[in-house]
Amino acid sequence: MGRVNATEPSQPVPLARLLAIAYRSLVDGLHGRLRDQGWVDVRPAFGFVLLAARDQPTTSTALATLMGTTKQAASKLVDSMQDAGYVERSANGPDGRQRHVSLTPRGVQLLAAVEEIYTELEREWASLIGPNEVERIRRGLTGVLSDDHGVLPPVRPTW
Amino acid sequence: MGRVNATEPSQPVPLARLLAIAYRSLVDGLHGRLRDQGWVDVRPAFGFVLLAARDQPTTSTALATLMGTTKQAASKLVDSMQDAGYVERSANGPDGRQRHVSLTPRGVQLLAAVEEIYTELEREWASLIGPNEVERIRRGLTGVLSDDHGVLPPVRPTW
DNA sequence: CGAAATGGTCAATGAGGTTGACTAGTTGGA
DNA sequence: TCCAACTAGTCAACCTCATTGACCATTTCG
Repeated sequence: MGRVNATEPSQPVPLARLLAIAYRSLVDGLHGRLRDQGWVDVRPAFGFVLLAARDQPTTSTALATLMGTTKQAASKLVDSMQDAGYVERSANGPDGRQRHVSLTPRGVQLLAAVEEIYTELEREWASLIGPNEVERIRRGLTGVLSDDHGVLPPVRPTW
Repeated sequence: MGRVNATEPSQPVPLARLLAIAYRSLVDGLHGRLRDQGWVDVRPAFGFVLLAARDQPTTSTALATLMGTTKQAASKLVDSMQDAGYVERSANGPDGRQRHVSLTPRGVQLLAAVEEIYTELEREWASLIGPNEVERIRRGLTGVLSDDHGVLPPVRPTW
């Protein structure tokens, strides 16, 4: 995937490499700062659940679909987050088979912390390359990733 | 991490989300096309080893450092690639403790296929949002990720 | 009404990582 | 020159987090 040293202009750095480093940089930054704030048991996968349950309860099956894993894996993830106090399984939904997964107050706090830290990290990027460049990257990636209706696909974990 | 639906302009889509989707899109595209070409036992981690051993032999310890894993994990990865026929462990290097890891002809072929597919995928992106936008993304990300000497950090796997 | 499908969980299993220990070789200070 | 400390690499055991196939309860739909 191309040269390590970006000053060697013979071949551009492949996007896959840049995207991997960039994503990893943001996620490492996120988790470093979460730890600094005292959030010590947060797995990367928790972010997906927090977002999915942000506005209304979600379910194991919905999480499995969102994350591209098995229902069992999603259920175990919810178990871990319930044990850590970020979500709770509540009464059944309209479908008697469903078990709703909702954020606890602590889960809402974690979600807020995650979103705030990402905003900080983006500001730092903007201070390095300029806010116009950051917005350009955002628009460019959104343009290439959205479907014909302008909807982004669900993000599947990459760990 | 922001709204799924990009048409809701109240809040920009977070870069972490876009980067995750973008990276995943490229890696899935890569592995899909590798499978189409008959490469059926390629793990994402193989790409790191292929690149590391591209121009000269590498070692388990170098791979561990590059990938941010333990020496044992790197050694196991090399074992897997050796079993699959992509690398071979050769005679000791200048340090008698070192075991060199070199690409086999099949490994060289795989590396060539990987680089060609990434080039194709980038061309497709360029046809969606324009080559200038692709280069802008490349420059922007390189700018934000390089250190003061213009050198990118090693990419640590994100799976 | 009931077969088929679905939501969710159970237990077992597997992939791929880490840990601590170990051997063989290298380094560098006394 | 010697040898303690360090390093390269591997071993075996273990852990995390996923998948698989089975199962139960509920819903769907012909």
